[in-house]
Amino acid sequence: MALRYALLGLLSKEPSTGYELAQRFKETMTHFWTAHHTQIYRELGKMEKEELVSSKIIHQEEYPDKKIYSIESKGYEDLIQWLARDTVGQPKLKDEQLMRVSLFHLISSKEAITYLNKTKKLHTDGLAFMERWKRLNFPDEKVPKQELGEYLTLEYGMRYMKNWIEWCDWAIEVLEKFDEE
Amino acid sequence: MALRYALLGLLSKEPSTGYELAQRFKETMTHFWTAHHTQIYRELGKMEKEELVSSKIIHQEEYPDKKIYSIESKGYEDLIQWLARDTVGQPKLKDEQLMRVSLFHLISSKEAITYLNKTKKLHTDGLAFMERWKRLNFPDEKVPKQELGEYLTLEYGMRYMKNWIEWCDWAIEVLEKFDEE
DNA sequence: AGGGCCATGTAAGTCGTTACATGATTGT
DNA sequence: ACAATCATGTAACGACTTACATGGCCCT
Repeated sequence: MALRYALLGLLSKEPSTGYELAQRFKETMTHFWTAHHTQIYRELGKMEKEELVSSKIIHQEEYPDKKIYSIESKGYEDLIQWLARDTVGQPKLKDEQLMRVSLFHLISSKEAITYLNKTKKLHTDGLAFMERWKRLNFPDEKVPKQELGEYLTLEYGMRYMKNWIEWCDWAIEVLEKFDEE
Repeated sequence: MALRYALLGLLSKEPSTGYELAQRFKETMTHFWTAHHTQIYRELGKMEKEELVSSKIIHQEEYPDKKIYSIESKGYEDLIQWLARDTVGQPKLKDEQLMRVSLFHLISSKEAITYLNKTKKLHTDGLAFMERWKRLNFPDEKVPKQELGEYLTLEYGMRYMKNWIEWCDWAIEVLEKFDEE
């Protein structure tokens, strides 16, 4: 159900097409969620049937037609209710890279270090992307209420990446020492 | 496919029943993965059909019968192959708590702070659990090769939790300042 | 008396991924 | 020439969750 509320949350700021939502998703939510465009279109269709959102088709000459979705009062109420219901459960992680790390007893330290360096690079890239985004969107650290959530989660994302990178350095050191013995 | 390799990884250390695997999973992998017992039983069944694992039924008088699974050579080969294939992709997060944080523009700062304190508690509990586990399993920081992956991922888990807690404190401060204006 | 541990699973439903399909325009 | 952007979707499959089912033992 989280995807549904992510979409309603985005639509609470402004009406968008499915395509635009997929983009906004990528820009503002990669720090804590991912979704394919196929999933987004499906969920929008379902929500329209349930009358949480409505759509209008816009004719375009040069480009394909587009379908702009808007949030309806019922959708807004659902969203607020979901936020209020405190079903805050234990944090659940899913990290395939760490899955591989947990199997390091099966490979050599050298291979393990190579692997860690690769994932470190990916997290460094991720951090760079977020820092660029922050410079563009919050240059003077001034945050309007509308963007409060984005500001807070973006900071989380950056800390998450830094934490990974630091852990990687630590793990590589451990492996190097391990090899000496 | 990751669950499959998690199970093969656990079985590479010692044969276990589905029930035991679910427990070992909870103890040693909560830091980066979760799985329900129903999922584990199903995956074991599939792997048995594909001859990656084999099982033996043990009769018990007082307790229900149990089915002990062991890894087969084909399963071991698959596991090593998966580890070697470097399909290391961009890190993908899914965090429902942050999903709610991203919607903070819809509620009051007071409600937001209450929410953050609740999730902070959960992460503090998580950290305490991991620290206890570390004291029990790695009391003198001595790590046999067999437990290398567990040691590295456990450290990651603890850093992850600390990072969350620190971010929470930061976010609460931001919200308090936000309210004053 | 009620909950937790032991131990295994089925069934139904939702969520997520991958492959396929269409087709014009703009940039390298 | 080729890839990317705009724009929308269907179909099939795989992963994950939730509810249900069984049944005895042990502890408080």
